[in-house]
Amino acid sequence: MPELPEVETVVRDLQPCLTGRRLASVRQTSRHSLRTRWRPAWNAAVAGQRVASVARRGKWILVALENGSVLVVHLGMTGQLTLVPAATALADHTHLIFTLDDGAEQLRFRDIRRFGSVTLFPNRQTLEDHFTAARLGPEPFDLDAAYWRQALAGTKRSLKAVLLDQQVVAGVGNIYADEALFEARLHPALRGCDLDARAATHLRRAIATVLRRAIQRRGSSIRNYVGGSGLQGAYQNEFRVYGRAGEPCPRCGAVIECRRLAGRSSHFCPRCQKAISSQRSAVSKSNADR
DNA sequence: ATAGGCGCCTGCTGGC
DNA sequence: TGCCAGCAGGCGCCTA
Repeated sequence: MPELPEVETVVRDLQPCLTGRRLASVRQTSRHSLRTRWRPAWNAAVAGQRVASVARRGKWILVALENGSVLVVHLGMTGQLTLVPAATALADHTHLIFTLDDGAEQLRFRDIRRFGSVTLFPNRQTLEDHFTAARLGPEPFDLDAAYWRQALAGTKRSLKAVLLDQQVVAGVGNIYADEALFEARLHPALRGCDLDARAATHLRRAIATVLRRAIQRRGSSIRNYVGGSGLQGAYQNEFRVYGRAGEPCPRCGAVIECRRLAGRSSHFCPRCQKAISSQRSAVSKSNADR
């Protein structure tokens, strides 16, 4: 479920509350074989450690411990990482419970669909190696202009596919890809190589704009998402195109469409997210298969 | 290089 | 009311 703004919200919620606290113990509360790569042996490695920092890289939450190891959490589609009073009733699908120093609070990992994961990296280097091996792309807020132009110019994939590719830019998912393309007035079926430098810049800025707005609203809560404090987000109320198929475009009034693209549902305005000359082929083609 | 499909899971919605 | 297909914000793997 969660994309960059949701993960960022979790991190901002947890960072002030968790930093400096000691993880007294870890308990596995689900008998499911977790896709979560948590291993029982890690309990001993984590227990008694203080939290040095809480940060984010792409859609990954990084909880660094004072001994140098890093707890890495991915929320998948339905993951939740929340800090709650220990007396809080245990929600179903809770998989891991970290009890904090005084025992009064717990950090809980809950994941209904179990697409998420929790992994312990023994040190910074192994974590960096992991991201390098996965070729995780740069953060969207400091995209180098030349890098971005080249990333687009060098591919024939659709813009939608490029935005979803974590190796190109880390943190954008289906919702914010659609919202960013609307913001930039670019059709999701355009190919990367169809964009001139100006359009590429528009898109780069649109991504940052949309993500910043969403972070200000604590992300989007569509089904299960909540922040680190358990609060929901509010950006779902401000979607321009995502989930609005059949409704009028907020910019031009045309009917918003939803089509399958890059294997995902893609929402866009067929009028104001148009092709620029050289993209005509891509768009007329996608219009033709209606 | 790229598209498309599947699988991993559970839960909700809409159509009949 | 009940059943069932289809769908959901992620990602890795496979094939063509």
